[in-house]
Amino acid sequence: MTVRVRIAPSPTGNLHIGTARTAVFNYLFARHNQGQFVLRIEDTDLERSRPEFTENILEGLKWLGLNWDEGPFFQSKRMDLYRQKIQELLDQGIVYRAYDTPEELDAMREAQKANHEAPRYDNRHRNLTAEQEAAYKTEGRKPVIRFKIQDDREIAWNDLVRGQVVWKGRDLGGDMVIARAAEGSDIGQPLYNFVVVVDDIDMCISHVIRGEDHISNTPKQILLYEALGATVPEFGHTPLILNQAGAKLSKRDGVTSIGDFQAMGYSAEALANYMTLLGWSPPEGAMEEIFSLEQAAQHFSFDRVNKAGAKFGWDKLNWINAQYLRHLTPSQLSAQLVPLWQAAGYDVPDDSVWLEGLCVLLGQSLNNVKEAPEMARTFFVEPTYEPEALAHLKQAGVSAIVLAFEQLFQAWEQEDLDGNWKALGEKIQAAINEQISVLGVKKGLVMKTLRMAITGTKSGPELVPTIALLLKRKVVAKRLALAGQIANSADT
RNA sequence: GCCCCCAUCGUCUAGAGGCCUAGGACACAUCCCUUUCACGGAUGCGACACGGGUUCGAAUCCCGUUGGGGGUACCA
Repeated sequence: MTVRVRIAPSPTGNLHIGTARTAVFNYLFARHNQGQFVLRIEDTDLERSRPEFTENILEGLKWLGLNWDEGPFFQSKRMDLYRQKIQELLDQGIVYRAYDTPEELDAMREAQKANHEAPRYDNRHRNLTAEQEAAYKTEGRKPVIRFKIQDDREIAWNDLVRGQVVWKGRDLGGDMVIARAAEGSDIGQPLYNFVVVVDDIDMCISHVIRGEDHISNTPKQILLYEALGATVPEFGHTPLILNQAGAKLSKRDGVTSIGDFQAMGYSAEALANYMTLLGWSPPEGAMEEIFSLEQAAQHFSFDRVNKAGAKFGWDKLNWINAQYLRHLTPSQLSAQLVPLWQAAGYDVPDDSVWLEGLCVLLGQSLNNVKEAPEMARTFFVEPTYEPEALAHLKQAGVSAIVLAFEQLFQAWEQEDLDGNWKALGEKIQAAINEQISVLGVKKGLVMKTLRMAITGTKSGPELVPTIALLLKRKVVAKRLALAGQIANSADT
């Protein structure tokens, strides 16, 4: 059997992480089975659907690497098909027109509620006589189309993640509306539960994989498959992504759209990796927790998809993101960081060797690319001295250290500093060791002094490579001279 | 209210009756590495919701309780 799955987002908001995770599972399942992954935009609700959301959804899926094989198909362009199918069902007497007003339906539900009954349509218009219908029509009532659901029907399916699920017809809320109200004998706007089934049949979808929040739609849709004379596909209802309180993650929980994560500096690979881990786990021993979509696809199956919902958590996402950053080559990292540095207004030299050297240095402690501008500040901008640095520089004996290194590095900066980073680093280290014995001071004091004098701060990346990088830019002597002035100002 | 689903460390999870003194990852703590902050390494803390069965044996199977979630539209 050919596997064909689909992701069917509704463009009533930006691409949500829940939708994206459903897309991930669909994608992985399709790839694992050499099947097709179809994208369908469910924009039947004209009032709530917006083109910019469609755009956002498409962009987000592409960014995550969830490339679809067919589509996007737009339901708004397929209305004729849906109406034709409804007409067929109308002709067969499987669906019918119901003339209830919203007020009548409200009143009915209120009464049921008061009676501690489940709100449901009581099918009161299922068997209207021609006279009754005519009377409602002359009254000017606009009918909806309802699909007959027998109370005594039992609907069961073998869910890909949940196993056997059984539903009773009477718990489905009565005959279901499949098209909105419309004038006289027109067919109004077709509704979700109906169009989904028509499309999934038309697009030959073999496995319907969606969030658990759709589970109660499934029995209704199975009935529709039967009514339309189609084969019922497999269904798999994945667990939901939950917020910290354990409820379904919604827009109100802050950052939930894929574009937000992108803007926060997360990499697509890391986010996809994290989403995959929310509800699925690789077979034991198959691979570590860091993996690509392609690797996950090799091992993916619904046997290993959890039933319980998973709470979204930043800690692990941050960790995964950092892992990806650490696995980047210097040139890959450079390609990501340079634009950010330029955007921060830094004067970035056109020197790939230097830039990659900087990336190697910063990459080991970078958890998110957004940290790069601040972390790299001292390599592009003259330092401002922190109070602690000022206090340190003004200590007795510090100025001698600063002066010694100023003279030393000034000489170096006159020369060519060719050779690799390792050699330069060793040269710096040797010079530091020599000065320690010449000046007769402790190593800690020298290192601390150099860091504060050259960068103005007490913490930062490894000092020796930092000096090496800055020597290449010929700013070390200058900075030491400035620090020397600060140190001397204390003596007078 | 009614219907449905779910239940292992704080979080994500492994676990398909004996391999479980319940494994891993994140987070947290301590130590090591280190001039610093990180990174990395090591160690530690830490869970089978509860109650009944079934069985020689249950985290695993059954029932109930509790708790949580989803749904209950002329939205998707």
